[in-house]
Amino acid sequence: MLPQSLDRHSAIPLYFQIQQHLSDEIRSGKLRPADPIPSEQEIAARLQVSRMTARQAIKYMCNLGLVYTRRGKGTFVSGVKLEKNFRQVLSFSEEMRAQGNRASSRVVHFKTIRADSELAEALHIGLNEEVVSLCRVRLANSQPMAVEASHLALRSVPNLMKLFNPRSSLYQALSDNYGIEVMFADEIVEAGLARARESKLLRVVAGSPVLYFRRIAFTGNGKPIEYVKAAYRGDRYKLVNRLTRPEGGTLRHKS
Amino acid sequence: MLPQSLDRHSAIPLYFQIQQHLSDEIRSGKLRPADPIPSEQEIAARLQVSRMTARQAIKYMCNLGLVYTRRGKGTFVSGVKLEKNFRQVLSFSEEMRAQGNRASSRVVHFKTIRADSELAEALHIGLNEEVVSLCRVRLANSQPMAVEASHLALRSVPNLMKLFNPRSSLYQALSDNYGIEVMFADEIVEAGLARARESKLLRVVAGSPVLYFRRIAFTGNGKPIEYVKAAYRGDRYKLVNRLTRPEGGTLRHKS
DNA sequence: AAGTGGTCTAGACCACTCG
DNA sequence: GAGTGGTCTAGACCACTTG
Repeated sequence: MLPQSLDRHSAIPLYFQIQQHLSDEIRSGKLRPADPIPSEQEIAARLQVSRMTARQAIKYMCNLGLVYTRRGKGTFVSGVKLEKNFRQVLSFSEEMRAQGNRASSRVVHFKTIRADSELAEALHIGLNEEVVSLCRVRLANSQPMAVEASHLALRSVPNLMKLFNPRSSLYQALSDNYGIEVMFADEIVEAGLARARESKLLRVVAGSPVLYFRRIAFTGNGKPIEYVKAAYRGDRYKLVNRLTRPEGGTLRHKS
Repeated sequence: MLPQSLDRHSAIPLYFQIQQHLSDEIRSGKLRPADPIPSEQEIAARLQVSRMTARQAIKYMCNLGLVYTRRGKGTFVSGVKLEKNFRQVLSFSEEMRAQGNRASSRVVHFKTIRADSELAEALHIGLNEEVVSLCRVRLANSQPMAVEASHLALRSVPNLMKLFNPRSSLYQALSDNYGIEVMFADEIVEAGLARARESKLLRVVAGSPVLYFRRIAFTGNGKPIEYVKAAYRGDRYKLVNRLTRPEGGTLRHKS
């Protein structure tokens, strides 16, 4: 249930080693849903760490939704499959690979355009500013899944047109060439019917159901970096979301 | 920027008071996106708390996405509107109210049925077990928005048929009568075309775009309690999601 | 060099749950 | 009453960032 000992000279923090070990026990099925995990004090005593460190490991798994805690009772494995992709900022290829599909893309266009009001608002730039527009058909196992158009302010990524090979990973290029890391993204999803242009690219009949996405990706400091408009085939794509309860503070009752 | 002092005799934990104060400063606009918030040490010194307590307050806001931290630099306000509903487990009425709409419902049916294989799998019960089925049309400002059918294993909520007024809040009834609190939910969203029965209830023409939801709500211990199937009008409803980066452990570099 | 957040310690008191 | 998690303290050393 607990490791024999921790590597105190490793670059991996102690709380992370503890968390990894317990997570493995859960994923491997040795710890089953509703099973209690060792208490904070037991972890502290057995692994010779302070209780705060044991607590940090548990808090971490708690935030991941792997376990839940009950005051006075203990900490228990939550009966949830985490195999499923709860949606994170993943590139299309990362997402498909995670599901065991072979991802590929076909570039429809890669050019600079002028910002219309929608782009200007999304990217926080001025009207008519130059914007890099990359439109790709996304394929899984050679079947078209989606049409996706990424837009980035040229000002944020000067020379992207020359530095970037549109057949490679955009997020990788942002990281390598500009040190830009996408930290989170907000997206709006709507149901719609495939328009003529999309239906051709997706190889479906016009009027087929599609999921329309608009997504703004942000860097760590809250600056919008990428605006994506996409249409996903309704017959081949579904969203999987995890909804959680709003966090609330614990009240300490006065005596 | 920081409160004058904390209420040390309050039932509210110190870290929560600190977090509340800083959150208010952000929401009111006194702290603007990309502004630094006071450092952990400054909070600790000025408010006479230990650094770990200051840190806990910041960690809390960090988890909410209100701020982000940069090692060696500080903690900064993330430029994100949190007014938007990032999706939580909310009842339809809570969700509509949060958006300033008047929510109401029309009960289509409220009865017990036998579990088919889909229900049995979703609720972790046996085939043909008794299930409470509550189907409602959801209205916002008297306009139909969605058809929603909730299913609960009768075994989990004995007497629900008698205890519950289908025109009132289901989640409230679960909490009041059974002490059941929904802690999280997993949902699958797909795009589709309104079928005949749905199009009548939603007052749209058959074949209009809709968002199909299947949602399983769980109690804290990971037990599935409710299975919802719903169809939302594609022209009136959109999803807003916040996608985040997978959390990773920080590596401590060896010297 | 000074300041920041990341990790960690070894204690403490509390409220809650259960037998 | 014994065990649990929730909060809190007053220190410590470290790596990272910036001037």
